Amino acid sequence: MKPLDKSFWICYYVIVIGNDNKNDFFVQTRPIMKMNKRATIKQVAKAAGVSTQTVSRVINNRPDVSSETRERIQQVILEMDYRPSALARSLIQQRSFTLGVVTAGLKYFGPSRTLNGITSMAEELKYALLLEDLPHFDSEDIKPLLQDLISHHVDGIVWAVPEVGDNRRWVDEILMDVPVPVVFLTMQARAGVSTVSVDNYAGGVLATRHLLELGRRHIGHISGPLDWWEARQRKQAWQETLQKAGIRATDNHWVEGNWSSSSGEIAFEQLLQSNPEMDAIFVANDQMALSVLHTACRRGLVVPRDLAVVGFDNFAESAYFWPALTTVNHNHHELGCRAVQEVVKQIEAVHRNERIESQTVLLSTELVVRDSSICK
Amino acid sequence: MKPLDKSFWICYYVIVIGNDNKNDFFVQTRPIMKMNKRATIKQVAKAAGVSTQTVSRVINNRPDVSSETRERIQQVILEMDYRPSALARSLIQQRSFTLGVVTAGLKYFGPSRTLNGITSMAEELKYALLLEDLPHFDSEDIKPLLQDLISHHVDGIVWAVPEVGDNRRWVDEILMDVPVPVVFLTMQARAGVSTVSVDNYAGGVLATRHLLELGRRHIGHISGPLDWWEARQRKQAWQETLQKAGIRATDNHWVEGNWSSSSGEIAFEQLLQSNPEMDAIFVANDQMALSVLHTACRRGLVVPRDLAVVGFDNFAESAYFWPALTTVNHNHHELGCRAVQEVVKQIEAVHRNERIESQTVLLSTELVVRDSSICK
DNA sequence: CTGAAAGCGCTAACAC
DNA sequence: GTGTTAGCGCTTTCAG
Repeated sequence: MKPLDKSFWICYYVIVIGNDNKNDFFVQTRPIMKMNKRATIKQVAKAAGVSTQTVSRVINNRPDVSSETRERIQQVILEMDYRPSALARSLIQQRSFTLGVVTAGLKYFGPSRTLNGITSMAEELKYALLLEDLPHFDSEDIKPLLQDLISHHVDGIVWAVPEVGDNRRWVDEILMDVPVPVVFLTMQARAGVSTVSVDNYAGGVLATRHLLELGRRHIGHISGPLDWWEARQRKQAWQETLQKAGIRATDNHWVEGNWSSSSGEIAFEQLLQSNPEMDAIFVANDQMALSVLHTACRRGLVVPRDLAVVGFDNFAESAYFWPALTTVNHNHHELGCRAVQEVVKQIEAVHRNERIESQTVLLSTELVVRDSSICK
Repeated sequence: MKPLDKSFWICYYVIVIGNDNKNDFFVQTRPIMKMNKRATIKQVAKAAGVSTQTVSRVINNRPDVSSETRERIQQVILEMDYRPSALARSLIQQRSFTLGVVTAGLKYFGPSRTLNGITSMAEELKYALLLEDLPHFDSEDIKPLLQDLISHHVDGIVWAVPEVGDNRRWVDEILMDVPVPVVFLTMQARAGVSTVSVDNYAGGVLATRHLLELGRRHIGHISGPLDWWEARQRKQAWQETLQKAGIRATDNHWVEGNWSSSSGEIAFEQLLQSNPEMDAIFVANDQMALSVLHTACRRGLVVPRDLAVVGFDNFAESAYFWPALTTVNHNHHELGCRAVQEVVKQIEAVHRNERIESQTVLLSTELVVRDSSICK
């Protein structure tokens, strides 16, 4: 038997379909063929009867090819379904048009929306994305990860991991060894580092002021875990806004949660004990606010009459909580977009041998007033 | 002035910090230096006084190097912070250890959890991930996208876009031209195609049977958009389960939503009109179920006494709806993991010149009973 | 055990 | 306009 043409491989497919709750299944095989090889520039050149250089010129839209040759080559390219190898190009051009993206907690609402912003802007700017998702926010040794990205020749890095604990400790030591621009999301501004963050402090002020303006004077707070920079910002805004209004915010008036609905429930119960006069509460995210609404309802408290509730994040379902949740809106998508824009700007600058300037961007927030704070 | 050493570039960083709601900002500049170049195998070889091949042997843990030479080279590698170029390796080895991942609707709950599963399994199996996110579920021309992935030499592709409309129309025409294994998520089984999906039909049966067992006889349904395969499966399960129980499910008994909470509200209002006897409802996802709870509450209906509600997806907040939502749980994370395992299995097989077999995997679901269906 | 030569797919720099 | 040469960073083959 003649050996198979190496450019094809034959596959036999087996289908196994389980029926629900039974062990029945049926099997079906069918051979199908797959082309095994991408076309190379050499093959195209040979087929068109020119040198690889000329093909390269056509691919890159260089002017110095006769229109006759160009057309012939383009024809061949179409026929052979040829696409130049991005890898080989990256090697020779010392530019990959690829961004490394490092995320954490992709399963949560915020990070994935941010990633969505990153993908859309990267697509727009024609950059490919190499994705790494950290298993924990407070990651151990990030050096191997950085080296991995660099070994893939990424042109820049978007560090889309929020600042938690001292998970930025490596920045000062290692960042200067990273040979490409890096932009950080959601972290405290630092000299010499580009960051893009939401203005959590301003958002916290909006929320707290809103409750003050409604005449509430016993305003509690459920914070996020305080090793999160964002949680500290929101809490600080609550505290300082109350102080400016001449109201003391003591330790009886707030409890630390961990962002989850279940932690919100526990925190709220605690707060009801320590601060029975409480007539309003600013909760550091909508998930926890949801369980506050839930628990209040169960306890016979009427929101907002007995307790006004304001959340943070404005996640898609908040408008359908019962009652609909007043919350602070901010734009995760925009966050990702801006980060990509910034890192690409720096890449371009480096490429033109210009010096680059780091920028700290703070995105604004807005209050979305719904039924959980205003009595109808 | 002496020209700068080409292996360094100097950057001046400018920090701009906006104060909330004021136009104040301050600027700070500081020059910092970044190393410009990754070390190459050549430089390592030179520094260690050996040839590049010997370094290569050390990198790849080949046995045939004297332990003396090996140690010296490893020392140099550490000092120079050298990592081999994944690009160059991919080129020569004709293997990139990179998977192309195509998603859609990353901003939604399900797809991002699935991506999380993909990242964690890819990490475990030491594959890098090239991410593309489609702006729409029902995508126009996917050929350029596939070509783009192939031009990046991905070893396999995970198509994590749910089957919507005829967005699988290209499969029969184009798939055999794709020179690497492809695994599809969330789609109807087809001959010759590997798929991994959740058993939506079985889940729908669980939900409907549960309501029947509670003695409900007027069970409505709010479906997802019926151009979605998943939505059709869930609806069909509802319909057929009722029929098997001797109950007719006519067009008065269901309305089509679009997965969003707002569509769920509208659909529910409609259903209340067309089917006033309704004493239970199976809603095709938790978001829409949320607005059903919300609307029922507003209308003075008591859940579950007047209306038992079952959702689908078990998203993290469902336990904190009011009342807590009974729903069908399935594992988005697992979905991503299985897809990566499957595609890597096929890649390995191709690499060993074995024939590969396609498999249809259906992940099971389970009912999570909470307060929205069972009267206490 | 180690090194020299060739080449993965492509493009920059130069020739003609 | 077009082809030739060299080389991006690495590994494979083969010679010593």
